[in-house]
Amino acid sequence: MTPKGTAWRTHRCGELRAAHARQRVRLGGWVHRRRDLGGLVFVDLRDRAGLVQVAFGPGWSPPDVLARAGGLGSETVVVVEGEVVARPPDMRNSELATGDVEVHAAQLEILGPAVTPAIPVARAKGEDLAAEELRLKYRHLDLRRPEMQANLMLRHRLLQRARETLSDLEFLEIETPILTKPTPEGARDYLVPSRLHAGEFYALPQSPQIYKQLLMVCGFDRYFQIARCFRDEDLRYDRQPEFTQIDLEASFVGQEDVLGFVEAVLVALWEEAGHVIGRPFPRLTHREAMERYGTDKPDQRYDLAIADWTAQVRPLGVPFFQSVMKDGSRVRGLAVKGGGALSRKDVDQLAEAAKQLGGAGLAWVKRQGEQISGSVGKHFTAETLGRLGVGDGDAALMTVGPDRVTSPVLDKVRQEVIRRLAPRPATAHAFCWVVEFPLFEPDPATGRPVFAHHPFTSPHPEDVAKLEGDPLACRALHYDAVYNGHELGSGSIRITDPAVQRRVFAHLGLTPAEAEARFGFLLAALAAGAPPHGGFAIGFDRVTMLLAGAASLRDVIAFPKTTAARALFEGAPAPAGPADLATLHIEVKR
RNA sequence: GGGGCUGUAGCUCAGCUGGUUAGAGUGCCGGUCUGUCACACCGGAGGUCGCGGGUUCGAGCCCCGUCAGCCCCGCCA
Repeated sequence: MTPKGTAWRTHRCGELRAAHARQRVRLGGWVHRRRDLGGLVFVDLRDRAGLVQVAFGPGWSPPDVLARAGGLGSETVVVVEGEVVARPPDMRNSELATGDVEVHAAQLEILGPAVTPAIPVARAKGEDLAAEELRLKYRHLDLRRPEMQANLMLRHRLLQRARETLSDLEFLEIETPILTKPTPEGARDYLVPSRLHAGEFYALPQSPQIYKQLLMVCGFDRYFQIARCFRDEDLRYDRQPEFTQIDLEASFVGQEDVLGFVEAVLVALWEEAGHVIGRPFPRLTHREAMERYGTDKPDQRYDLAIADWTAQVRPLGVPFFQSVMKDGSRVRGLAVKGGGALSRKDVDQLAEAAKQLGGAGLAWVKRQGEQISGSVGKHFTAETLGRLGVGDGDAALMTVGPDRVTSPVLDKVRQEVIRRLAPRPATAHAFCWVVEFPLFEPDPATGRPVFAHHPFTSPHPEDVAKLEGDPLACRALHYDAVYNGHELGSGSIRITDPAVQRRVFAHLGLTPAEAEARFGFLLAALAAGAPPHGGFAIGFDRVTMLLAGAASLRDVIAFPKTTAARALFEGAPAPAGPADLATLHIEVKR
């Protein structure tokens, strides 16, 4: 018996190799597929390690075993005992890791008969997956599929690697409460009614933010947690109502220290998935990111960057630009190498996408030899285009307006151009840091400055003076990790001066009394001797999704919610009975 | 909260301009078969066309509403 052997089995199905030949083994697993040739029966037996072919034949299987093997239904759990046999060369199956051997079964026990599965586990080549609704409803079957098993096994390895990496860096894993206190700002909280205190509620944590800061004040120095977080907001393919963060915080650190810790973790995670990543990651400021890519999470696998062409274009007197050019408006665009390959239909669809984002539309010029065409082509010469970096066979895509409008438009156009032209990426793994985020952003409705991050983020020390007079120009010690256009996580250096923290709460519109009621415990802690500290949170589900090549978070979470935040398998949420509600002092309005 | 796509056999899908008895593959059931590996072959069962209403001589198909899943916008400090 190998170390993996148990009361029921000696090996896992998927681990058998030519070296096991002539060994007597017992295997437990699920009937993946059966091929009944009459006198011979083949069963592909599956467990988490993979598939192995079990052969039943008159030469080695008693008649009753052979007969029962012919009647095995899909997904039945069986234990077989028999000899591992090397297959003759012409009977090997190179598509199977175990394909050089098969097990000649002498015994067969049916341990878990199975009804016909509602959705297939064994899928024919080229057969589509069952509808996602059904995969979620019959999750016990969907998770048996080798692809899902591989995703969750990768997730396990990544978790262990994160723990190991942070432990080696002397981070302490400390758990924080799940039943916690509602927060006044940010995402909607999931609330849990209190039985003992009528009308009072716990909240599930949106993140362990305040607790980890308290742990720094307590002197734990370096903390991490694989933390479950909850936010009651609408969902996307990459957003679940409960999700997992690799949460960390450290004391006596500056921004450089935190970025170093996070790089160490990310490099280790990517290595675990088989990718070699260089350090340090390149940096760009939030301002640069918005200028060159129109987004705070640029996909830097591709060189294509946004340029400001206002000065070059102004003298040309192009009506499309002229009409919109006023204070604060700029002409910005993309010089697309090989953009001549974009069809008229492509360009029209790009322009349509631009309009849907509220842009003025998209002006375009194509250069093909001496031929210059496009919506504003007649205003451009080859020489002008050359100065914009638009060569033979290239195209220029431009828009005009205030940055607030043109940045998202050009971000979208850039992504679409990349998708359509599918240029070879400069690198497969483009990590970067986006630093110097603004502390405030204008409220889209009122224009008033509102906090761009949580209210514990420290202002940039050079900008503290602007806090009152020019808040929108005030930078924060806040940073994001970005990978191939995905935000992997964010962090900041925190406020440790209770006076500064009170001023920030005042900015949020909290009166001193309200600030005291909601965050008094934090203010008290900060006043009790707080070390400088900062931290980060990595979106672990998203990292796993990207490393697994999965299409959505749902494929790397064992039991996820639908986009309507329902759990189809177990049927949550569900109504509560009148007795439960009474105990919780709750009356439900319908 | 708003927009889009999808919903037909257990599963994946087709179903023309509204027209007779709604099809295919797979799975399932029965049968033949000793080297298959998506086994092959023969036969069979299997349908609330998501749900409700409407238009029409007639609705899987058109209209209205609704439910569910997915994607997007808002939202996610």
